[in-house]
Amino acid sequence: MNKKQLIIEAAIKVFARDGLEKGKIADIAKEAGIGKGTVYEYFRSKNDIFKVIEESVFSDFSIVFEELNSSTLSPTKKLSNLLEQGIDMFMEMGDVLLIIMELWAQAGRGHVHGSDSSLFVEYYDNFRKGVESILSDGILSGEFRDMNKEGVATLLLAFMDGLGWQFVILKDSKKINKIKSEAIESFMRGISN
Amino acid sequence: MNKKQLIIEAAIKVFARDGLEKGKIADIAKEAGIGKGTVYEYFRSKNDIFKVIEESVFSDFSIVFEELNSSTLSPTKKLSNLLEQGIDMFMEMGDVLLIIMELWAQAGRGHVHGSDSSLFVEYYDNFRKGVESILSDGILSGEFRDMNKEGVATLLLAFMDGLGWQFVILKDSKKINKIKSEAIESFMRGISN
DNA sequence: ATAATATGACTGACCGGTCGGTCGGAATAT
DNA sequence: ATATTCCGACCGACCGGTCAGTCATATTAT
Repeated sequence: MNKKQLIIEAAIKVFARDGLEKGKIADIAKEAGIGKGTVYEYFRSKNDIFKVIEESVFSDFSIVFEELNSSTLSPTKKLSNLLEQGIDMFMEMGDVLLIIMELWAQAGRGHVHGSDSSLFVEYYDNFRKGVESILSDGILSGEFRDMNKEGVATLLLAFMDGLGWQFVILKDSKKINKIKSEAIESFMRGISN
Repeated sequence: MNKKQLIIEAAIKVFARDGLEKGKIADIAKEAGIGKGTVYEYFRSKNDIFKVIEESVFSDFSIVFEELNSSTLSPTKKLSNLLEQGIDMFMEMGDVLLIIMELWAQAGRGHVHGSDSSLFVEYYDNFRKGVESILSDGILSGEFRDMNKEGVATLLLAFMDGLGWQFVILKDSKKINKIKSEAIESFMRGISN
């Protein structure tokens, strides 16, 4: 079995439970059933582990997004599916959201694991551009009203993130599912023609 | 001059810059121009400082919210003002958002500064209820479509938070202002009748 | 004079990262 | 076949730096 992956999974568990700073390498090792030194055979440092977790989360998102974006669905369908699947992904992530939240705060602080540019900024720009192009298509086809595309794209991202954060506190999946459908309904109404 | 307040302001500056864990008491003291020991004359512990910051943020929000909610404006006006003012507050908070984000993650983790119930849960429930009652009024008056009130109320909170988090990364107030008006427009359309 | 307040040197717990050493198994020699 | 050498994954004791919180002393206020 791939030990690097094993360590990452243990790390996610530990960081989600204890936080990025309080989560100890020793505990990650214990969780993975290996010695502490072994962790350092696979990762240079604690920050390195953060980075790998961050990348894996975003790559999951990107895959779903690219797949959807390159489909032949109508703009309306594309966007509502994006919301639906995005929210589902957040819900499935569970405690990983807590890690993302902390990483995000780090990104906002501008000194992310040593380097100064953040994956967050990069990926979000990318998502935003993708959403904007769907909006353009929808405006052309007459499905969507005319609008400030960048604003609405940001709004869509904000919606998804915000719901994710609400879930962090609510932790009630029945309630959340009702909220989800209402959210999608409201958003689509807000931009439809 | 109130030294407690002085310390809180210094603490906010330091925590926003360095994060809750990495932010040092010694730096807070230096920032406030006092000795480290003096901090402990006014606060029992680092966690105690967190708690006070959290309370002060929420109480600011509550004041704005209560004032607006008890006004005689129409439901439509109430909600759009709430969005407008809420977003403005987020923007003014600047780096304080980073602190809130970390506190939120702590809250989600469920062991917030020792105690197990979180101010976040409490306050959000409160806001949600307030928004739900505005929505009820608006549905009765025919301004809003019929809807799952709890869902839309959650959505509104998610929306505001989500925009706040986007700002954390965007940091471009001109762009943000355009986004803000488009966001409010879209949201209000989404629930209007 | 003495109470109240301020201070920063000090302490001890904590933890990320290191490094010398172990050990099972693979490769090679006999 | 089996003895010998080699390899590198694995380990955890240890080190060095850090920092929250304490406390004996100093300063200021009454």
